[in-house]
This record gives sequence, structure tokens and C-alpha cells, in this order.
Amino acid sequence: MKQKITLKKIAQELNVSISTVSKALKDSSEIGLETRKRIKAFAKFYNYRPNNIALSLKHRKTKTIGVIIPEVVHYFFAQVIDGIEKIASENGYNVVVALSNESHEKEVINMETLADSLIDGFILSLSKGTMQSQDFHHIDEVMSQGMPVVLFDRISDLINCDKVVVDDSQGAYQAVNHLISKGRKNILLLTTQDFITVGRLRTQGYIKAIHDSDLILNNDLIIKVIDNKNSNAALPALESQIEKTLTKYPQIDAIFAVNEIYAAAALRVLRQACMQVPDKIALVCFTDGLISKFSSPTLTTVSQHSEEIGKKAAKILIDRLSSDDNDDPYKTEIIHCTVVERESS
Amino acid sequence: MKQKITLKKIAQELNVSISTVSKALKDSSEIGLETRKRIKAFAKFYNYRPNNIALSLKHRKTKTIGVIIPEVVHYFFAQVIDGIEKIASENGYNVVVALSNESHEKEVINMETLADSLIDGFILSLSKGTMQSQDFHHIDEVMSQGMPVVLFDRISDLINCDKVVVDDSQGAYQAVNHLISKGRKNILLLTTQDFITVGRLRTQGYIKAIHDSDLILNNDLIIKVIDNKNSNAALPALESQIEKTLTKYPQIDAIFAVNEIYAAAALRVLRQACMQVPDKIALVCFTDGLISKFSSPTLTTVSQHSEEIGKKAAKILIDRLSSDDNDDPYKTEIIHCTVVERESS
DNA sequence: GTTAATTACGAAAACGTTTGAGTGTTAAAA
DNA sequence: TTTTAACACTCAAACGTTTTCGTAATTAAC
Repeated sequence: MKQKITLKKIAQELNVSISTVSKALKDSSEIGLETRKRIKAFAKFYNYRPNNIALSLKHRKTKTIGVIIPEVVHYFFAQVIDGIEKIASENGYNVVVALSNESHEKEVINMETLADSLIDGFILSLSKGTMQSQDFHHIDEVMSQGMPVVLFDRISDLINCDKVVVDDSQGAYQAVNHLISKGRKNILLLTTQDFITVGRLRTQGYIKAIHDSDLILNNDLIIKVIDNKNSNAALPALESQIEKTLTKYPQIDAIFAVNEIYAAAALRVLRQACMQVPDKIALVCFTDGLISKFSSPTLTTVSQHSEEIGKKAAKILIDRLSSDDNDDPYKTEIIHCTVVERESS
Repeated sequence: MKQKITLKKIAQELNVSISTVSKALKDSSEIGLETRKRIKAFAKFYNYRPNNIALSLKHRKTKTIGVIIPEVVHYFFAQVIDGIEKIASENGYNVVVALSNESHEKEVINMETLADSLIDGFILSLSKGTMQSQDFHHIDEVMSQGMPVVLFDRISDLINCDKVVVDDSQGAYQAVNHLISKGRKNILLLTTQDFITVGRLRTQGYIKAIHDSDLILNNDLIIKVIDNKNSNAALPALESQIEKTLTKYPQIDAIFAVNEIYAAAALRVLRQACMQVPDKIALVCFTDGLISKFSSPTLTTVSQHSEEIGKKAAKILIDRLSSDDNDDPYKTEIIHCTVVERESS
């Protein structure tokens, strides 16, 4: 096993001091040209690479940023990571990813572990557990230690830090408007319960679009799905609920779902009921992910530009890390959604 | 800004030496009970947490494992990460993820950066670039420095290390057998070109299943997709090819696709041709991902147990990291696929 | 021939921790 | 009374760097 070579070993071999080696490798004019050459040649030959841990200890920074997300197995989050990683590696930063699995406990533990001098700053999206408990002490804690935090997507107004958010309400508004512009008048909404912020905002966008178009808001056309992560009974329940509503309100000519999963459920129901999409019923949903791209028919979606979100978040964090006077005010970057039109509308 | 508290500061405040503090916090019997209590109370009050960087430097290990994958935005890899993360966090390890984006260059750079004392070992899946170049010097390099490497999914026989692989050929065999057991006799295969290892193996499984069932192998029923990452012309081309083949061979009663994307393409063609799935044509594909779960109809798939792969890989790596005599032979763990039956067959 | 400046390097502290080897005090054993 | 042992600590080195300050040797200036 080839041992890693260190400054010390080079110094010993070449009969000079450690400082001389360090300086020579940095091409310092303090060291004679000959010695410099000799040391550099030797270091190159043995493929010397400085020990990052030692550097981190010395400089009190690690050049890595910690990302905590509820889950990776999720197109949106995966794309955000992609964006973060791009900007990070462009700026010489590493990315360490931790998963909270939607649990407040695990989010806290992860934050604490990473905060123990392993990273310089955080990018995170709150777990459902944290959203429900409204307990943000772990975030305040790391921030009070001078570690910058950038929140994205799942945020809270109670936390004072940089944020990158999607304009969910505007996205939903656009999507519903898109449907209305296609002549649809009775639009079924599949959304989450109100304590999920993004669901609530999207519902608001839906309502606003209905109002602004002088259509009549019918609360029966709003299905708030009871989404219990641990049970897979949610989907069949949703499907039967959709079916019932469609039967009760045959005038429904469009469906807007706040995520792909709900849209997929709707698609199943429509297919079984032999209702043509988009001829009879148009379908639009949030999140421009794989399901939308590859279902038949392909789905018109609201794209949140997830990669952009990651890039923005990383940029903000790195900016803050590299500016010495970090007393500039926190900012909230709003990413606007765009509608990607496909076959289903 | 609250400064992080260190052993040194505690020592100063309490007028004891640093070593006393260190030992007291570890409950060493070397230190008097009273002092121990006093120090622990103080440390707790100021929320003392040891500096991991310093510990890493001291112990020459970082308790983090590096994962390099071609892309996160991919259900399979995301699930593998999920598995790795689970085992890692159970064992007190952190996970840092780097993306190679299928590029050999980036894979090498990432490995070098992470190898600079940031991590204890690697789990990786080779990028397409590396597969094509067959250049594995970067892996040999880190291994010769005593850093264990576990390869998964995209591996090479030329690299001597621990591996976790999917039995692609057996998976395909099972899938095709499943179709045959349902009475299907003319099975169209949608596969990749042969230089993609997994595609080749799955093709082999298909051929073997056909042979073993005394069906006749018709090479016209094997479509090898020319998949050019950079162009999105591939999919429409594939669709028209599927259509032509279906017209030419109306006896086709099943399709086996080596990935979800190809299956989605097939589904589109079938839907446009109004061919009922599975009544007229059954459809089975590899990769038990989102598309299969949420398409209509839902797709029967070959599950590779991706999370299991991640768990296994992490387990092997951690085992090797924690055993002092790491001269036990390298092993290759083979994960068997299972068929997940859904509506499409 | 003394002083000053330049060159080329080395010593040592610092980052935060662990740990084996010392050290001084007290109390028990010989 | 001396020796030993236990106790309760402290010292100092080590991990691999960077960086400030110091200093010998040589050269240049006066």
C-alpha cells in the first residue's frame, strides 16, 4: 500500500524544512529557484496532494456545502441537487447530501452532524415533520454560529435567512388560465391539504384564476387529498373520489393536479372511464417530471425550473461564504413557473 | 455571532488543562468525579460539540463515504443513494455525493478531490465516458493508497475490487419467461446497442428465454435503439420503428423493453394504434421506476432492487473500513431481479 | 572595514483534538 | 519513618498544513 506523501516526508527526503517545502510548492520567491525546482520535481514525482483535512482545520473552512432534502427519489429534488452540484463544482466546492426522509428528528440530527465543522453552509428544504412541528431551533442554532443557510421550496416565514422559492400561486394561476384559454370552464382541482404550503399556494392560484375569469368557484370541484405517506391506500381512495366527482359533475372539462402523482391517478380514472384526453377532458399538472414526459398522452405541466432553483441557491450561499462582510440583508429569490404545453391540453 | 466553543476555551474558563477537559468529557476515571461533573455541566451549557475536522486529522479517517454516480436525476441511482444513506447513517457515516455526468474527466476530477482526505472510501458506478475509454487509472490510484472502492451496476472486470451487480441477464430471462407463461409467443425486444453492457446482458437473457422455450428467435423482432444522449430525435425514431415492426409482424403479442423509456415509447405507439394492453399486446420492461408505477396501464417490470444494491454496497464498504486486516479477498455480490406484475401483462 | 541590505532558508505557533507519559499530593502499607 | 500506591491532574507530542518572524550567509554600499 502506497502511503500518502506529506510535506514532512518531502522535507525529510530532501533535507530541508517543512516550511521550505510548503513555500516552494507555492512558488514563493522566498525560496531559491534551484531548491524550488528540486522540490517541485520531487513532489510531482510522488504525486503530492495536500491534505484537505489539515487545510480545513487551518483555515476553518471546508469548501463543502451541505444539502439536506426530504428525499432524493424525487425528480424535483434530484434536479435541484443537480443544479447545486453544478455551481458548487464550478466554484471548487464539494456537496454533501443528507436525507431527512421527511422526519424532523432526522433533519435535526443531520444538521447537527454536518454542522460539526464538516461544512461551511447549508442548503435545505424543510421536512414535513419540521413543517408540522414549526420547530426551527436547529436552524437558528447553526445560523447563530455564523453558518449561512439557504432555504428552498419548503420554507417558513419564521426563519430569517436567504430563500429561493417557487411562485407556486402564480404557476397554478398560469396553468388554470391556460386551461381557461382553451375554452375549459369547469376545472376540477386535485390538491393537498392546506398545511402543505405548496399545495395551499397552488390552490390559491387556482382560485384566483377562476375569479379573474369570472367563472364560478365550486368548492365541490376542489379535492383535498389526505396524503398519508405510510399508506398506499391514498391513491385508490383518490381515484374513487375523482370518479365520483366526475359522475356527479359531468360538465367537468378539465383537471388541474398539484403534482404528477395526482395527475397519474386522474389519468387512470379517465382511461377506465374511456374519457378522451384532451378531447373530453384536458389535464394539466404541477412538476415537470418524468411521469409527465413519458405518460400517454404526455402531460402539459407547470415547470418549476428545479435545476435553476438549485443553481440560484448555491450561488447565494457561495456568495455569502465568500464575502467577508456578511451583514448584507437576507434576500428571497422568486423563481417563476412556466407552462410546458404537451398533448394533454 | 456565537462562537463555537472548543476544549481550549472550556479549559481556560474552568482553569484546568485541555487534557483534563477532554478526558472529563469522555468520563475517564483519571479525572475526579467533581471536576468531571463541573466540566460536563459547563460543556453542556455551552453546547460543546467536538470539531470533526480536528478528529479526522487526528484519526486519519473522516467517517464519510464518497459516492460518485453518473446522474442523480435517475430513479435507479436515486434509490441506490437512498440505500447507501440508510446504512451509512446507521453506522455513523456521512455520505458525500458527486456527479460525473457520464464524463470520464469529471469522474476523475471528482475522485481526486474526494480522495484528498475528505473521505474514507468510495462507492461508484462508472460513467459512460469511463466505460468507453476503459481508462481506470484513477481507480487504481485511490486503491493503491489504501482507500477501498466498491463498484456497482456499471462495473468492469478489469478493476479488482468489491462489486455489487445486478443479474441483468437473469432478470431479462425471467421477464421474458413471464410473458411466455402468459401464452405470448412473439415477443418484440426493445434494447440498446451492444456496447452498453446492461443492454447486451438483457438481450442475452431474452435470447436464452426464447431458446429455452423452444420458440423461434426472429432477429427482426430485436430493435437495437441508437440512443444519442444529446438528441431527442431518438424517441420519435424509435416510435416509428416500433410501429413499422408491429405492422409488418401483426402476430406480435408482447413487447419487452430494457428500460422504462422504451416502454413508454411503445405504450404511445400502442395507444395511437388503439391496441389494447395487455389484451392485444402485453408489455414488460426493466427498471421498476416511477413511469411504470404511474403510467396507465401500470407496467409489469423487472425490479433491480436498487435500494438493496445501495445497502449492500454500503455494507461491504463499511465492513472493509472497520476491519483492520483488509486483506480478505474481494467479493462480488449479485443481486437477483424479480418481476413485479402489474396491469400490462 | 564597518554597516546595511538582500537572499535563502528554518523555527515555531496555530488550527482542535487525543493520549501516553509524567508529576505532585495524599493516604495506606511496610 | 520510609516506601508504595492511588488519585487527580498536567505536559507535550502528534495529525498536516500555513505563515510570521527570525537569522545566518553573502553581497553591496559607504
